[in-house]
Amino acid sequence: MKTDESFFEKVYEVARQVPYGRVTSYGAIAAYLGTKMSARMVGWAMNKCHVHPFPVPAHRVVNRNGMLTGKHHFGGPDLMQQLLESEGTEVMNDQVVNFKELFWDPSKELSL
DNA sequence: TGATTGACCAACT
DNA sequence: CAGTTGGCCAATC
Repeated sequence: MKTDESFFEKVYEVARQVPYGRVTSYGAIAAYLGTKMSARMVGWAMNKCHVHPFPVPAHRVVNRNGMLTGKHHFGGPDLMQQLLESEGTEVMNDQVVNFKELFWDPSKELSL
């Protein structure tokens, strides 16, 4: 009980702040939350995102290469790509096109 | 309680 | 240049 302050709660909160048609990386969220956070923790938290009552736009969170590494965890190997394309984000070869332009860094946007 | 894993990242060989 | 290893910290077995 009383574990709603878990670290992934923060991860989901940041992920939820990602604008439409934008993407971010695990490391960016980790860096925004703090040095005690590592990219693995973010990815691990995303794995448990299904336990949340609200939909976490985990499809907007990719690795630092812009590659859809966790697409298999969406319930389908192509579901993540479909979601991104549905938002206007181009995805090619399991990789976000123009990732550099679509990259949304919370430590820059939120902390600004 | 100890060992393993995890949707990563970066460096080393 | 590509494959392997270490490290990060927390949760699960």
